[in-house]
Amino acid sequence: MSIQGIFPIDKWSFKSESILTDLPAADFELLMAHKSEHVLKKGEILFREGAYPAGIYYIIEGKVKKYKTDKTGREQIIYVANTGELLGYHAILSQYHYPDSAATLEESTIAFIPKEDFLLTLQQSSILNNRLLKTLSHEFSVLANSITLFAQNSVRERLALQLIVLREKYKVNFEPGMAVEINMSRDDLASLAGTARENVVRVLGEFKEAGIVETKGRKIFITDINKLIELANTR
Amino acid sequence: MSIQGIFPIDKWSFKSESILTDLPAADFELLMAHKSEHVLKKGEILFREGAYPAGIYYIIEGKVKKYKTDKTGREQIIYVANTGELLGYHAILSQYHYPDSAATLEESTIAFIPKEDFLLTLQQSSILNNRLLKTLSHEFSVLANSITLFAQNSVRERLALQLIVLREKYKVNFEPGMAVEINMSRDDLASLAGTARENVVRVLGEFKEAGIVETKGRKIFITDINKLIELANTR
DNA sequence: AGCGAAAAGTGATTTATATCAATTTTTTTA
DNA sequence: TAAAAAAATTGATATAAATCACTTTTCGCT
Repeated sequence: MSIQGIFPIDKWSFKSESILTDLPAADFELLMAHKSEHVLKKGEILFREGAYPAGIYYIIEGKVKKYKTDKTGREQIIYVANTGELLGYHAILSQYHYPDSAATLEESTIAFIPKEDFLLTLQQSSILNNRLLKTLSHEFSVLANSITLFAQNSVRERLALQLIVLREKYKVNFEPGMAVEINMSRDDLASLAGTARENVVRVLGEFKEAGIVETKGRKIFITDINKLIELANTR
Repeated sequence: MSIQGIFPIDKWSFKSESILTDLPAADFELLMAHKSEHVLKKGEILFREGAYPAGIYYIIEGKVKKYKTDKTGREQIIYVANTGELLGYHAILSQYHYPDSAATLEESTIAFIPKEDFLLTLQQSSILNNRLLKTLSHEFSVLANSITLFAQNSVRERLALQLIVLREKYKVNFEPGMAVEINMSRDDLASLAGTARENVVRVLGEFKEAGIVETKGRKIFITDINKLIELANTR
């Protein structure tokens, strides 16, 4: 069951369960045979749009933004990936370059898995194969929802929705009724909502006024998730 | 090579080659074993968002819009599929309902393939399997591009881009220098560009003024593709 | 702890686009 | 082929959001 039992959070998030959860031990070991682990500081880049892939990445712990940069340098965040998610497989599977860039949003522990091991495991493991088909198909629906969101909803609605989604990702040791702390720069929030930083600040101001969020420096505390769901207003 | 040798049309289109092109005969026959063919009139619905899938669809001939409808009834077209493309597999692979609706944009001949045959062929055919992984990964990059388009580009740029993409889809017996005829309602064009019908008419007016398009009733003739590419201005 | 840089926030203004209310043209069908 | 219906177009107006210029606050660092 999703937030308050009513909001369909999986419409907006790739991850229902990790692709690798409960993968048969043999498959898992094959995949991880030559992995390397790295601790990346906040803001470090895993891969860049347009580059050719050498492997895939597994988020052992942390958060990573997937984004595109336009000709003027403006960033558009496509998705925020969390602990347990796999990154960079689209480029390998499409036999093309990375469609987007990826950078850490906080200090993160990342495993790098060489392309060869990924492709070999994919050949061996029909479970991994099927999970990928399922995940990619689900991703389609998430991105289709995002397109509709950007094409048809106001900045206020978009920001409200992204805060709802982020809240799930920033939950730790959550108790019902507890405020969730979202620690993300206004710039990233703007890029996620497809607007300018100033507008994020202003809308966030409205939300404070309405008793929906509190802020302390850059940190945002979601105090009234239900009002936020009302505002997001996306079916 | 893409338009004028420079515009990366595959950034905006799922189809490079059909998933089914040159599929080994045995696999193809297994897949098509119980297919049924149907001629659908313009505007007929293949499937509806939220419904559970009974099979997949193959466009033998024609054009189909994939779209989502919001709570107010407003349509957002996600993608225009053309002859040779497969539809409806996301729902089956994600083991969930259809993420979008599909309706014909013109009279079309559609083959319906039962779910069981699709899944069986998928099990048997590693080629089909790999093609689907590749196609889905490519779709990811196309949708990510769309998100950026809607989040960061003006109505003029979005419409210019969609016209470029549509031009490829509406090409028949094309000779260099020839104007391509796009036959689509202003409402659908608006839904594709994420704006209101009136704005499409106005921007189209500008394009006519600039000698980029001509119109005759609802039909649009693209006469200067290069200017359109300049206007679309998307890297 | 205090300095400097980076990030957040504010206010004023401009601009793009949505919306409303008609009219005209095109297409359909009786 | 005329009438009716649907679609396209036009103009006026309202509104949301982008942009600019600037101030204040926060945070990382030596």
